[in-house]
Amino acid sequence: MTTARDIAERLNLSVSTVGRALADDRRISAETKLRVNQVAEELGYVVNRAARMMRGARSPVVGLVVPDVRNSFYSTVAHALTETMGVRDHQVMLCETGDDKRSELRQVRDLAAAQVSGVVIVPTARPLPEVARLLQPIPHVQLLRKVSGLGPHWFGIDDRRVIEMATEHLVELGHRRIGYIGGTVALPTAAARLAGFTSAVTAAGLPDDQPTILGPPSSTELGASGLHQLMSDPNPPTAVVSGSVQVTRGLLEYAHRTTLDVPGAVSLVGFGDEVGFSWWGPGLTTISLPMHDLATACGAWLMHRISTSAVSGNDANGTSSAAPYSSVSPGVLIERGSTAPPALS
Amino acid sequence: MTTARDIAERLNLSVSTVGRALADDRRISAETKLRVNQVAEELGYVVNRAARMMRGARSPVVGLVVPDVRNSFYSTVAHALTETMGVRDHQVMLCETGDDKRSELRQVRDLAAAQVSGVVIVPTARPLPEVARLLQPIPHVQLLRKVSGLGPHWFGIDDRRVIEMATEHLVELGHRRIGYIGGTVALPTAAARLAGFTSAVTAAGLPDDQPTILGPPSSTELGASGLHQLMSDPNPPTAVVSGSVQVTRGLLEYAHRTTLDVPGAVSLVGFGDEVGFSWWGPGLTTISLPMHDLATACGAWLMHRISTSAVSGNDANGTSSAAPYSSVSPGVLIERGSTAPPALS
DNA sequence: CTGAAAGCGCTAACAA
DNA sequence: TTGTTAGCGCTTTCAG
Repeated sequence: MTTARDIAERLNLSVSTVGRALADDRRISAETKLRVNQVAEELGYVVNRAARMMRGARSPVVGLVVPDVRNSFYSTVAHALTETMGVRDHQVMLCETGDDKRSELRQVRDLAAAQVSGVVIVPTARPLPEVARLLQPIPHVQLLRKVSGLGPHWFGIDDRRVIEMATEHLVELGHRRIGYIGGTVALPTAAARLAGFTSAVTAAGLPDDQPTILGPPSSTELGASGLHQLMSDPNPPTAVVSGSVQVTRGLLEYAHRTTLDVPGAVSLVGFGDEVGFSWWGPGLTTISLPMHDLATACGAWLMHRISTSAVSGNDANGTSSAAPYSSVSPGVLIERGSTAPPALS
Repeated sequence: MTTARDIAERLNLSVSTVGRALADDRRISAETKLRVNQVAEELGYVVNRAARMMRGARSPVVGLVVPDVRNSFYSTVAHALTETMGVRDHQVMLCETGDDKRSELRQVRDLAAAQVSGVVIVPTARPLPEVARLLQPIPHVQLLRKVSGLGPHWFGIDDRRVIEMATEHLVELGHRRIGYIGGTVALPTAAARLAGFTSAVTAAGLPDDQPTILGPPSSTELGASGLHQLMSDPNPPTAVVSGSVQVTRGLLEYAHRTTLDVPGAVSLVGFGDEVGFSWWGPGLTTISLPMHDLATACGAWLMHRISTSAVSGNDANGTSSAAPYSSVSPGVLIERGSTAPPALS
């Protein structure tokens, strides 16, 4: 690797002159700048970021911590974030937790060691305390999921309202027995979604023994087995609401495989609007979420926070902070063919 | 940020002792190690990677350069790579080019500045020469696409064979007029796929005026407009082969929107096996590709190369290299309902 | 078993 | 306009 020193020696200059020329410092003559840049080009000089950081420069990288980037929610987020960071000359370090808290700790520790200047994290249900300690001095924001202990900043969707909308839609169609399949309440988002379901059921004056099936949120297995279980019930629901993308996928696979009559035998409302949901069977009625915009806003906010916190420093009690900020994005119900009034019994 | 010096002062030790204790050097007494680790824990010490790199340590990060991580091929790759790197305590820097060569240069430059120890790249059709110069001293592999100038190492699929298989399948069903929609030949992969199509057509003794439509490879638009164009032809094909995932998506959307009779009016063979392809209409006959395995193998090879190149250094002519390595993975044809013998005319 | 000192590449304060 | 010097945090000789 060629260094500034190499350039300096080639031109009989001092390293600092070279450094300044490269930084386009006004004190350096135009001619010197030209020669320096020429030689730099010629030798293929690239600044050493590590050295620059040793001098106190902020790292131009932010960490993105997600459960699994294959999940299209998170790949959309990854895209939007790299995009947002790119225009600000920043890079994104991609970290996957697999929803495992030990792995999450490893990732965050590595990000801390890399001195990243910010972190966007979709946390596990209950992050280890050390994660909070590591993150504390780094500007960070939670995305989608929000757990206590990881700082007050959060960008997410209105989980509760979104499932409420889905359920209300079914109620309006005349359904009185509605199933819900979603994640266990360990995750705050899953809890909010279930609450939305319950709330809509109660508001509609329906019996409160509506069948709900909760399980590991990010497995398509739950969707398939859940739907199977619901439909095998002596008193099966006439409609089912899905509480996660993966569950929705499982639902669709199962219904397709068993050639379940949708919406004849049962109406289905999905979660998220993935490619293919529109062409599934009669078209899937589903909740569409503005993931790209959400992540973009989140990235922009983080960048803003990074630049301001660099100037103003930390507050009185020593913890770097800012006014707690949360942003809640709404979802939209897309009506397609998978929902209809219940069959007459 | 607490440094090793902070720990040293707290314990009235020298920085070097602390450093050694942290590195579990055998010359340090067990008791000192214990005390050091205790204080380190207490102060939340995290090593400064920049400082370590200044001392010559290799960076534990590899760059991944892809056109767009929302494309499920690439998100699968991103996942497999972070996974592979994770077990070796490495991290992945995610870079998107949007298939733009200027952006590609920016990304690679940033990776070089970060002193990443390796790069996996899905290059643009014709990378700028400087990209090659920057990459030259860094162990790197091309993935999927292979262009000349970026080093001889490549992990990809047998693009030619894969489309050949798709076409042969249609020939066997009795089709004699087959359309192909794929990327322009600027991309070597796209050229190979088209060659596979032509080769199968020729081998089957079909007329060589089979309709082919080429365009920007990563737009669903091409799939939709291409299929429309083919079906509007006075002499339309009885089957269509798709040459990319995005084209396939476009095909499916168009066929669904226009309620095209598949396979009655036309048989369809897709590219890639995305979620949802199985439940599209009668089920999509398609080429399934082992992206996860491919990326895993690619990552493992790169790691191996990184560790060996660190030891053996560069070869005689100063360019770091290794025996040119390429790995070609095969695809598998998944037969579902979207292909059938042509209707009798 | 532990300490002192040098140096990685860069930038910024201080000199000239 | 350019040069000299110091120092960021760590590892690694070389001395005790």
